[in-house]
Amino acid sequence: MARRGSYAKGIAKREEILRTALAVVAREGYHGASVKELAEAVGLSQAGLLHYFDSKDELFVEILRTRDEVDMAGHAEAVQAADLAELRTGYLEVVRHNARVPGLVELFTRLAADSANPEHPSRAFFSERGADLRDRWADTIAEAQAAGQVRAGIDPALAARLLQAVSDGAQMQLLVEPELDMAHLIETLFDLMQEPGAGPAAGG
Amino acid sequence: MARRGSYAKGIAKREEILRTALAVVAREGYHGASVKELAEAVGLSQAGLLHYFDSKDELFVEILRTRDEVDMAGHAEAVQAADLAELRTGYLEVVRHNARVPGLVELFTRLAADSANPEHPSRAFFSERGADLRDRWADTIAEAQAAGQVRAGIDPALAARLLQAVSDGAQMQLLVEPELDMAHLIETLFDLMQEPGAGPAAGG
DNA sequence: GTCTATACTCGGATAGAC
DNA sequence: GTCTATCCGAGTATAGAC
Repeated sequence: MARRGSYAKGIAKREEILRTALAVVAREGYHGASVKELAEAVGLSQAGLLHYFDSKDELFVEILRTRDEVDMAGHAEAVQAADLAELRTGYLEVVRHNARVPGLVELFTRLAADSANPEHPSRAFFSERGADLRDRWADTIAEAQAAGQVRAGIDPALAARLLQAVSDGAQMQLLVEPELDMAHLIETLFDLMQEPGAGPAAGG
Repeated sequence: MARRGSYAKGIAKREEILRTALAVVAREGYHGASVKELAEAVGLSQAGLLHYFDSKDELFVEILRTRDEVDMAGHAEAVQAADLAELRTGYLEVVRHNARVPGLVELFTRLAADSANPEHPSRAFFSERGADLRDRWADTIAEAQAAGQVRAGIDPALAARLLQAVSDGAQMQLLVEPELDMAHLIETLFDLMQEPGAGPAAGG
């Protein structure tokens, strides 16, 4: 329910709930946050909140989806860029921002674990999100490669996957080492992928 | 209890439990496996099994630790190698093996999420394991660099971190895409790090 | 060391009134 | 749409017998 957006009121409320819940998880972190906790923050009862979602699991996946939407609203270049430099700059901005919100990093990781179960609502989310991200990145990388900015030997699709893997993996390390400079790590990967001599890679 | 290894019997039994539990998670997967489930597989009651561990959480962390021990028993070169080629070959073997055991990949990811909580027993595990792995890799990479096999511009410690990040991140993708060729992805990273012209990198 | 039994907690789901 | 109330299941932890 609320899924096939009955009335505008319902939709708006759902959005409001998600924004608030997102802020709560961002601020307080997520160590097994309960629906009830979030409900209180929103000013609803547990049952009242769940009226807008099919289940707890769906709720949390939607929170993560909302994070993506918020991020992308401000940084479309992080995923759809005109050239490699723009992708690099835009994406690193998003990374720097997200690295400062450990609660959401934890939520991301936990739901990723849940996505191992094909029945879990996070499965579809991660599956689609991952493919979408990689496709867009691969496009930009392919163009950059044609323009001689990316090493010739590397498959753009694989490069995109690598970028995703480094991002996700760095987030895991971040859980244990909050001071880790995640953006720097990702920059290193960009440097490695760039054609030696072109762009900030140079070094050597 | 059982922690400060009272009698040999206790230790041996604990080991036996862990081996069996490891096999069960590997085979059946891990969607919220309960202590009771594992207990049955071991031929103990839930209370009987828990006699050997402080808590459920500790039990699962120990299962993961056992996996590492088993892996390393057969593939010490995956982490402590004489040169880059040996590291590459040895580590890829471990990766190929682990990629075929989704249940353990899920357990790994779930406990990684738990490690966001400093009180959780997985925190110490991931913290130490990560640092240890990176240190050893960095050593090998530094030597390889001195021998001209690794790109000069890259910091060995950072390269090691990158390898860890790609590994962990690829595992996350594996949860959703079991057919993903994780080893190939990691090989791509090795290729990127190697000095162009030296070793299997060449291409381009 | 191991079992049986139980106690207790947590939290998500649902029914039904308003 | 929202609340109150309740239910119910899961699952860990523990007490105490053998």
